[in-house]
Amino acid sequence: MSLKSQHIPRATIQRMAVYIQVLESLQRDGKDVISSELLAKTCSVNPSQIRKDLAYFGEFGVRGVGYYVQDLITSIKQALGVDRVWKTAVVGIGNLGRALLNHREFKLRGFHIVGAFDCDPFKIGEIVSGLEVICSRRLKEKAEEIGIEIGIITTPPERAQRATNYLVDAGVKGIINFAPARINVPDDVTVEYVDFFHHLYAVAFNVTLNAESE
Amino acid sequence: MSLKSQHIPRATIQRMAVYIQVLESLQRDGKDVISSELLAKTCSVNPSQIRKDLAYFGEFGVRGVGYYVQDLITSIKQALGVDRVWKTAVVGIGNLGRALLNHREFKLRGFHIVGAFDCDPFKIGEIVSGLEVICSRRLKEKAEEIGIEIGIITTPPERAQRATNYLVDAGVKGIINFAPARINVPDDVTVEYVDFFHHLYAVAFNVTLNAESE
DNA sequence: CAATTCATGTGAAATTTTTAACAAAAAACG
DNA sequence: CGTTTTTTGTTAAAAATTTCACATGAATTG
Ligand SMILES: NC(=O)c1ccc[n+]([C@@H]2O[C@H](COP(=O)([O-])OP(=O)(O)OC[C@H]3O[C@@H](n4cnc5c(N)ncnc54)[C@H](O)[C@@H]3O)[C@@H](O)[C@H]2O)c1
Ligand SMILES: NC(=O)c1ccc[n+]([C@@H]2O[C@H](COP(=O)([O-])OP(=O)(O)OC[C@H]3O[C@@H](n4cnc5c(N)ncnc54)[C@H](O)[C@@H]3O)[C@@H](O)[C@H]2O)c1
Repeated sequence: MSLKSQHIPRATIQRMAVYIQVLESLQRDGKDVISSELLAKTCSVNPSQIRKDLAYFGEFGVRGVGYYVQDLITSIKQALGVDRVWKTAVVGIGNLGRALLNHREFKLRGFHIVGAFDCDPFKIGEIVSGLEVICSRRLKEKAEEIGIEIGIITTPPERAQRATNYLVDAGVKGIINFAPARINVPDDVTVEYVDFFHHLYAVAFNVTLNAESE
Repeated sequence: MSLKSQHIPRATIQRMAVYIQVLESLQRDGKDVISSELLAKTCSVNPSQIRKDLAYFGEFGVRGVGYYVQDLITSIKQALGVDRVWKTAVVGIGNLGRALLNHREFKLRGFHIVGAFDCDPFKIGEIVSGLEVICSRRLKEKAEEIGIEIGIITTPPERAQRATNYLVDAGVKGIINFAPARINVPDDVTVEYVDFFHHLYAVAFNVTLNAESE
């Protein structure tokens, strides 16, 4: 039906990202067509799940055939809104912030880093990966000039809320927070938290569980 | 009831990691006691959710009072099995692998990196963060010597499966995969995938959605 | 020390998400 | 060109998860 304004589960969005990843692998391997059954096996999900997930956005397959890999990648990226350039900015130019600025994959995937902000006077003015580090207090002013859509926070945790405030104040509606701290934002701002210790905890728990049950 | 061998939702485990993060923040701020209501607000979940999650593992609160922050941190870490040292190894000593080896937070959280493996003859023998880089073909042999419990894969995606095979062969039961590729493992091996582009996609999608609906 | 307040732990209800089942449509085949 | 095969899109059923509601137990107060 693909009617808009229907609620799409968060889990669906997460799986869509996995589908892109797997489809791009398939494409590199020269595969043209894939069935929901095979795609499902690779993603470790149920085939119905995939068809259901895709149905939220439209009809992308051909009955009796499957999905054309290239077309499906394009369709999913369009559905997610990642078929265009997103202007992003990094706040907190320390170890991690620098690593992200130097990571070329961002540009490759349409996330162009157009701003680098820090509060440390020794860092302000420095050129990192072709970008001048700007004082984070000037974020709003700069945002009006360059247009920031997504903010990436890589400050220490106790500074994450302040960085958030700068971003929100500048009208940024999407935030990725690498600092291990929860942040408060207005309802119309989206936050995603990235913390790989969460994954380590999950693995440790599962390994413990499996070890006990045998 | 806290009876063992009851299935615990994956989502619960993910939230437990968030609870630890927030509780540690509260502890740094000198807070001794917290109610499920306040903790819930900080974590952006329902208070019942927290009580239910914790109930899978035991009774950690005091009625009419709340939870003692320090005790709850200890209890959750124990419940997850992260109150001990986990011996981990990194496979693929490139940019990311090196960054992880140099990240002191791992040791701080009980994840001790005891092995560094790569297949590149130019890297083998090099000392990175006090560890000698070993040939990945010798992983099994080395694992028997040092005891590896968790493997971290930071190879290019097309090599992730090979790295996985070495780890599985060496008896490793938990894997964190930073390479953007799905990997196949036996049933008794747990895999967690880390890919921050998934988070960027999710934010881009939500920002698009919110922008449309206004 | 009874009464009151407070916040947990928990069983039942509501909601959401996943899985199964199948009709519909496209291609392949004789 | 009808028949068979294949695999999607979709509706219905099943399962899982979340939320509600409240009884229970601990502390506090008068
Ligand atoms: N280094 C890693 O590999 C890694 C991995 C995962 C998560 N993290 C998290 O990412 C964050 C950054 O880590 P790091 O190693 O880069 O730390 P860092 O100390 O090297 O960098 C932090 C930077 O943030 C800047 N900063 C502080 N307050 C600021 C503010 N209000 N506005 C703008 N900039 C501000 C500091 O000047 C500094 O340059 C931390 O929260 C850390 O826990 C780091
Ligand atoms: N660099 C980042 O910031 C970053 C961030 C997120 C994800 N990643 C992902 O992490 C992976 C590594 O990234 P990188 O930038 O460190 O790449 P890199 O090329 O610098 O490092 C890859 C390393 O893996 C080694 N390797 C290859 N095959 C191997 C095998 N079979 N066994 C053992 N070692 C092997 C290579 O010799 C090399 O040293 C990639 O899949 C990348 O997509 C990187």
